[in-house]
Amino acid sequence: MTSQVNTEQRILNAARKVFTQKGMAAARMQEVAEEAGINKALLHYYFKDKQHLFEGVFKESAQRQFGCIWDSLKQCDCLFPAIEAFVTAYLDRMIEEPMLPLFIANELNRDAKGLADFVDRGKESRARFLHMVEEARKNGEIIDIDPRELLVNIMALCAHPFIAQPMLKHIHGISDEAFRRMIQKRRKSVPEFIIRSIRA
Amino acid sequence: MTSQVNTEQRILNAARKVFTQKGMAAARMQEVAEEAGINKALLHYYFKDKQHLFEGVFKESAQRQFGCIWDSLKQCDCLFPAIEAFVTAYLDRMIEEPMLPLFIANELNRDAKGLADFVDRGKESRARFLHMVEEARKNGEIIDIDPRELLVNIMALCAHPFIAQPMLKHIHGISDEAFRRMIQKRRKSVPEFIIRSIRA
DNA sequence: GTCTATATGTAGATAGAC
DNA sequence: GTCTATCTACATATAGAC
Repeated sequence: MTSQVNTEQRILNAARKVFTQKGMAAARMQEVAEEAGINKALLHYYFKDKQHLFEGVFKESAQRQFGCIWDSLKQCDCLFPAIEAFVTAYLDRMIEEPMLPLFIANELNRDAKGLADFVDRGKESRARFLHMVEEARKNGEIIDIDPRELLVNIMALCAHPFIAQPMLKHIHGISDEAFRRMIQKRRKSVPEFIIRSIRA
Repeated sequence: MTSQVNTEQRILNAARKVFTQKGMAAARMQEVAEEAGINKALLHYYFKDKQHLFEGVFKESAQRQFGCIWDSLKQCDCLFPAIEAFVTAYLDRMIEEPMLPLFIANELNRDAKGLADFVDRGKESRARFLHMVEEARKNGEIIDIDPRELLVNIMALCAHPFIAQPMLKHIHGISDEAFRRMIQKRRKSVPEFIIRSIRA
């Protein structure tokens, strides 16, 4: 009863680090324990088994993170500012946790069970966004484009640099620091890129 | 000496299927064997261990596939047709092997050793493409944009739908067949999207 | 709550017959 | 070349002392 809250949080942080780096299958409970400064047995005291630990991480990390991103749309009424807000929110979050997009893509692919909860988290915001696109199209502000396709394109431009990070670093021969600068530039350039392509 | 060539190829095909679906860590030799219609021992007869089998798949599948994509640029002298050729080649290849982008992103992230060979495969074509962008910019055909950033955007728009496939299917509630139709549409819409955003 | 020690399961790899 | 049977290693998970 002394520090169980801290310990649980330390475990979650450690597990998040190891899971996102190695993925569920390659992650080792031993490594999580070491990272958290405890031993394996204690992991099982706090989390029944690996699957439960994984779900704890997934809920805490992925769900909360992406919730904030979708929430960034709530204050926006116009489409173009909404796109800017969404992109910057996305990139700012991901720069804190660069392995998250790949991790999530992987685990959603591996096991669709946790998908429903996770995806539904931003449901209303997503619907609102699609509706804004539809309106902008009717008003003649943007060209004729499928709203869902636009959303796919936006998420692609945000997420892919993180997913392809090792390839990019090697191709362009850049360091971690240079990668961060590139992402910083994209906070401006990606919204510009998108808006140029849809503006009527 | 009877059918060893066929068997080796059957193993590679089976391994490619299992590895791309499950990823290296979660893939099971047992499952590869069953998929190939043989037993585990025979896998080790043809491929010393799991790592060697993996490298066989990676070389055959990933390297050859992406080679063709980069080669699609070779016949093009102008930027816009080059973009169209690259995007259609990319999507046409990936529709045959939808799990490949996620698989490659994963394994490059997990183990950077195989990266050098793989990435260098399209080196000249990539350099040529970047040069074409540079020229188009000087000629005032396109806006002022970092060629490498443009390339990142193009690859993002091509690869990401496949990487986020499970999420997209759930969000939009679409089937495998509808997903394929969406990709078909993107063969036209993605080049348009890109060209609209960079045309001067 | 935290530890050491151990049990259990499973996957990769080998030996050896055919 | 292909199989059956087995060995070895290791990761998850549990038992039980403190």
